[in-house]
Parts: sequence; C-alpha cells; structure tokens
Amino acid sequence: MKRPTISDVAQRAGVSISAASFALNGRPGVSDRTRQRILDAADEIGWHRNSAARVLSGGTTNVIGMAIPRPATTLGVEPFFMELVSGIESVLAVSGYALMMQVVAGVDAELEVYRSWWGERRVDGIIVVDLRGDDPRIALLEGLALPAVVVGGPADVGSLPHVWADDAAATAETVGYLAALGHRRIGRIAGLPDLLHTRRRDEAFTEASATYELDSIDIVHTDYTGLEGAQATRRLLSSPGRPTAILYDNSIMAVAGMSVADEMRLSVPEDLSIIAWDDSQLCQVIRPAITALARDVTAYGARVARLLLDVVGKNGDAEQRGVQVPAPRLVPRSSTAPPHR
Amino acid sequence: MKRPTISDVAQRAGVSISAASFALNGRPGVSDRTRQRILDAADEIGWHRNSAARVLSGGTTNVIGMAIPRPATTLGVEPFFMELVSGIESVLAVSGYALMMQVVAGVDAELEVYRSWWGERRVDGIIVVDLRGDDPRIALLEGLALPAVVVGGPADVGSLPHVWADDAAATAETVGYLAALGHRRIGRIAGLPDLLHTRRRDEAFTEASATYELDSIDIVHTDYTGLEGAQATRRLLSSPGRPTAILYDNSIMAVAGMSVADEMRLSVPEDLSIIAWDDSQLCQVIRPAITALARDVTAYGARVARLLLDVVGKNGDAEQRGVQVPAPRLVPRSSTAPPHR
DNA sequence: GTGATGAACTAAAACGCTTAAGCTGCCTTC
DNA sequence: GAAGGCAGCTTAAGCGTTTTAGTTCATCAC
Repeated sequence: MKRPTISDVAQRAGVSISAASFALNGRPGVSDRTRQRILDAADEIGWHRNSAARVLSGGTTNVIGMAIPRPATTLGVEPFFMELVSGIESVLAVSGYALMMQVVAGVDAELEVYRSWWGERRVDGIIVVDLRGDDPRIALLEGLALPAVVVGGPADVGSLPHVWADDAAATAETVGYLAALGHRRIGRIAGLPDLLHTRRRDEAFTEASATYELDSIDIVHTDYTGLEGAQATRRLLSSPGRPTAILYDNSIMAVAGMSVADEMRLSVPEDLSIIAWDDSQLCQVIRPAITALARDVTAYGARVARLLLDVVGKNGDAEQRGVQVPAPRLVPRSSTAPPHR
Repeated sequence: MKRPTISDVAQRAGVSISAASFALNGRPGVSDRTRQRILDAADEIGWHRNSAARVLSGGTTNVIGMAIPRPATTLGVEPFFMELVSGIESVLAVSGYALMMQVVAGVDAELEVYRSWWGERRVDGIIVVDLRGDDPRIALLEGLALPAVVVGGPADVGSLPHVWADDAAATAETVGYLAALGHRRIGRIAGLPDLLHTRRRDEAFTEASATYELDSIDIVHTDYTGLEGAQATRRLLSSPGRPTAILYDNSIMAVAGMSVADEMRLSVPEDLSIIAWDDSQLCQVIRPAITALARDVTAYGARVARLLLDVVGKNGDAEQRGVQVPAPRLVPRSSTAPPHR
C-alpha cells in the first residue's frame, strides 16, 4: 500500500504542489474554494504529511525527548517517575507532541544521547531529570542551544529554564510539626545522595533540627528500594538513642520501615511516627494510614511540559526562566502522634 | 551553531558525498585508507547523520511507537505498566532504538495515532497493549501492514505476532492451592472487565472452581485502584457466605483489601487469605507479606521488544508468530493459610 | 488608456541523505 | 594489443516537503 504524497493531493485537486502545501498548512495564498477542494482531496485519499520531509525542509519534529539516567529495571519502583511522565504526556498529547524516552546507562551515555538528538535533529526540546551536583548536562545543553527544561532547581541549573518546588520549606515544616508533637530525636531515610534534591532536603533537615533545637538527627541514604529502606530503619531503630520519628524519601520505604517497627515490637505511631515524601494510594490504603508530604506530581509534570512548549515556541514565548510549583503539603494521617512517655 | 552535514565531511576528507556516505555506512566502494580518512573527518567536526534525511531516502526511523490507551493520570498506579516499559527499553536502548509513547484518550484516538504514525512514517513498528474483545486495532494494523507486536493473546490477535503468558494455568494453580488449604469460598477482585486478560482469568477462575468443587465464588471488577479494591473487598466480606480467601488482580488492591479486613476485625491469614497478581516490593515489604503470583514483567517486556525487532527485520527474521513466556509462579508468603475452624 | 496593485496560483530550489548508474585507470587474459 | 573485468571513485536523481521568487490576470486610480 503506497502512501499518498502531497503531489497526489495536488493532482487530484487539479492544482500545483505549492498551492496544496499552502492550503494544507492553513497559509494564505489560495482562495477559499480551492483550499476546500484541496482539503477534501487530501481527506479522500487519506494523506498524511510525511514528517521526515517536513523536518528536512526546516520544520519541527513535534517530538520531545527525555533521557532516563536510571537502570531500566528500577524504573517501575518509583511511582514519582511514572506520575511525572503522565503529567508531561497529558500536555504533550493535546498539543500533538510525542514523547521519546531513552534509558541511558550513565551520565556519559546521556550526554551522547543529547548530542545525537541534536545532531540528528530528532527532537524539538528535551526534559532533564535527576539533577546532580556539577551536572555536565547543563553545560552541554547550553552549548548546543537545545531547548530544554530542567525538573528541579532553582540552584545549579545554569541558564536553563526549570520547574521547582520548595522542598526545603516542606522539610522544615515537617520537622517543625514533629517537634511540636514533642519529638526530639528524628531520623531521615533519604534517597540517592548524589541527587541534588536529596542534598537540599538533607541540608534543610539539618538546619531545621537546629532551629527547633532537637536532641539528635540521623540521615541514612538509600537507593529508594523497600529493601534498603528496611535495612536503614533497622539500623536507626537499633541505635542507642533511637529516633521516635522517621521521615522517608518515598512511600515504599515508609511501608518497609513500618514493617520493621512491627518486627521490633514497636507500634506506629505510639513508639514511632512515620512520614513519607510523595503521597500515593499506598499511603492512604495501608493501616495505619501514613502521614505524607503530598505534591501533585502530575500537575508538576504538566507544568514542565507547558514550559518546554513555551520554550520551543509552540505557545506564546512568555520568557519565564524559573517556575515554582506549590511546595508539598503535609497531610497528617494516623502514622504520626506525640512520642510515647 | 550550524550542524555539520555529510558534504562538510566529504569536503574535509577531499572526496565526493557518495564516497562519504559509503564509508559512513560501512558499505564497500571505498578503500580502507579513504574510509578511515572519512571517518576521522566526521569525528573531528562532530557529524551526526540527520535522521529526517535518512528516513526520507528510504531508511528506517529507529523508533518504536507505543500508544497508551489509558488516562494519563492513572498511568502511575499500575506498576506493571512501568515495569513492562523498563523491559522494552532495556532491549531497545542497546539496539539504538528509541521508544515513542503517546497517551491516547480512547480506541478511536488510538486508531488515528496509528494511521498518523504510518502515514507520517514516524515509526518502524509498534507495540500494542491492553487488548480488548473484538479489538479494532488488530484489523487496522493488519491492513496497514505496520510491523506490530501484541502484548497478550494467544487468542484474538489476528495474524499479528504476540507474546503471552498462560494466565489461565496460573489461575487454576492458585485456586487449586487455596482448595488444598481447605478454602471452599473464594473471591476474585479483578481489573477492568473489558480487557481480554481479565476475561481469561475470570473464565479460568470459574472453571477451576468447578474442578475443585468449591462451594461458592464471587468476581468483582474494578479499575485497579486501591479505592475500588477496598470497596470491593468490603462488599465481599459483608456478604452472608463471605469468602475465606480473595485473589486480587494487583498488589495495591491486595493491600487495600488487607486494611479492610483489619477494619472489620478479621485477621490475615487466619480469617482471610490474600493473594495478589504481580509480585512487587510492596508484597514483600508489608506485614504480613503477601502471597503473590510472580512473573518477570521486565523480562516479558524485553521479550516483546526482541520479537518486534525481529519483525522489523533488525535481527534475523526468525518468524515466530506467538511467543510464550513462563506462566506466573505462585510465591507463598504469610498472607495465606488454611481457613480458621 | 496606462500603470500600479494585489490576489491567486506556479515553478523551482533547497533541506541532507542514499543509491543506481557512470566513469577512470589499472590489471588480466588470451 | 584488444577486450574484459574490477576496484575506487563521482555524478546525478530522487525521497516529500516548504518556501522564495516569480507569473498571470483582474481590478482600480487617475
């Protein structure tokens, strides 16, 4: 089955190729009658614009690229990620853009992917996730002048537009809440230490502990899996001055921690309060329900996509370099209470 | 920054454009010395093949398309989906293919996406998920002769290659296991009723209940969310001859069900045994740990991707129409036991 | 009646690549 | 020594669009 081309359309409508092109792109230069005849002809033979040809003659690809610097096998573990993609897709889909995802093995591979995408003219813009300290991707993207939006910030993003939430404020608020409940020893079971947002939360956590004059804090880094979450919890709860509250960087680790407490005959929330970053169905469904730092990840993703479309010039070019989304809200549930005794 | 073209490479190496093309594509027609000179030149100026131009002159796009017929906001709920994508990516990434995802609002939108992708020559092949009864996508794809692989089957896939697992056998085995423990009343809390695999499991469940001469079974369909899983559980546990075991179609519903049991002062597994389809970190981490029907979803996705690459002719063209992956294995944990009394 | 204007349309170049066909020399072969 | 073959290259056509620079022709002002 041969694909019809624009010249088939032109022939059928009895006009030149360029008249057909004008009509099909909604440009002036053809009369309304002719335009309609051309559109009808295109419809009748089921014409679709060949995207390669369009790109070759200077058009846009209508593709947004996103490299994922995580091992493919761990992608499914973090619901944050998939929700972000959902939000991005919800905007791209209605704008006729597709999302091209590529899992990459490491930072070097990711840089290479960006260079390829740029050189091959495969994407109109890209979304950068999992920002790290001294991230070489920033400089590369600035150099290539590839339209890009960073998920994260507001520091260390160079001149790139970015979308960020005030994790530090949310962390401080959470520590304050626990302090108000009477907790003096608080633990934090965090994600990967080289991710920038982990560091920001770490710092905010430490600062807040000073502000509220806590007796002690403890931070343990993990790879976000339930397994490491459980190990870290076991470690904290076995220490001499064990914490009476733990803040987890995701919900699967919080659940794992709750099981460890159970295993050690500590009850939640009487002996141990538990809070999870990123609310999810899981937090709501489990008993006791888990107090969570809720953010609308889907809306976050949507905001990222909208900013990127602005940057690639699809919509009005409102030049916003940094966009802030609402800070996570603390949603108190049954897993937090004043400490026992 | 101007992107270098093949003619820049040719000029720098002092040869014609076609000589450069031959060399850069590893074809015969240039001497080894010249070839090396050309490759060096390309490297020095950072040349990348313009993919649009390559596609336009008959090449492949090196892109695999995947339309997702679910609302974007629920994408994050089902870990199965993301794990499948991980597996697919793990194969595509090393073969230099990218995955293009597009969320679609319904079946009609999906058909339109396929027609566009075909007409625009945007993808080399596509992956079809969430097979339904009398699925119109099958006929369309057969008609367009677009290389495609269906996730599911083995029935109702037309002539399309597909990858499937024997869910029916796993269902039967599970019912048999519960029967052997002494359960006579079993419930099933299933996913969307119009998905083909839901129907297959429903049928197998009903058949097995006859085989093992159970007293009663009950099937409730849901949208896979914890909320509906909880509601369905409440309904089953409130009925006169309430089940002593429930089989859930995913793990989040199983957890929700466990909480409902707790709420109703029924303990797991003494009063209620719980089994979840699709093992996950969640099943392992929660207390009691949940007995699960484990399948290697990542490997499943990888198999799908490999088959599709075969079909588009990347690898050897071993013509396998239907590929079977291992049936889910029952992994007994603490959430199942003989019924009380 | 003349020249200017502009709407409606066409011809042709350009985008960057692949590839079929053609052109050199040089080496064999008889 | 003429014919043939072959490696190693070049020329040029073609892929399906977009877009620039025309061309034609009717209309209008004076």
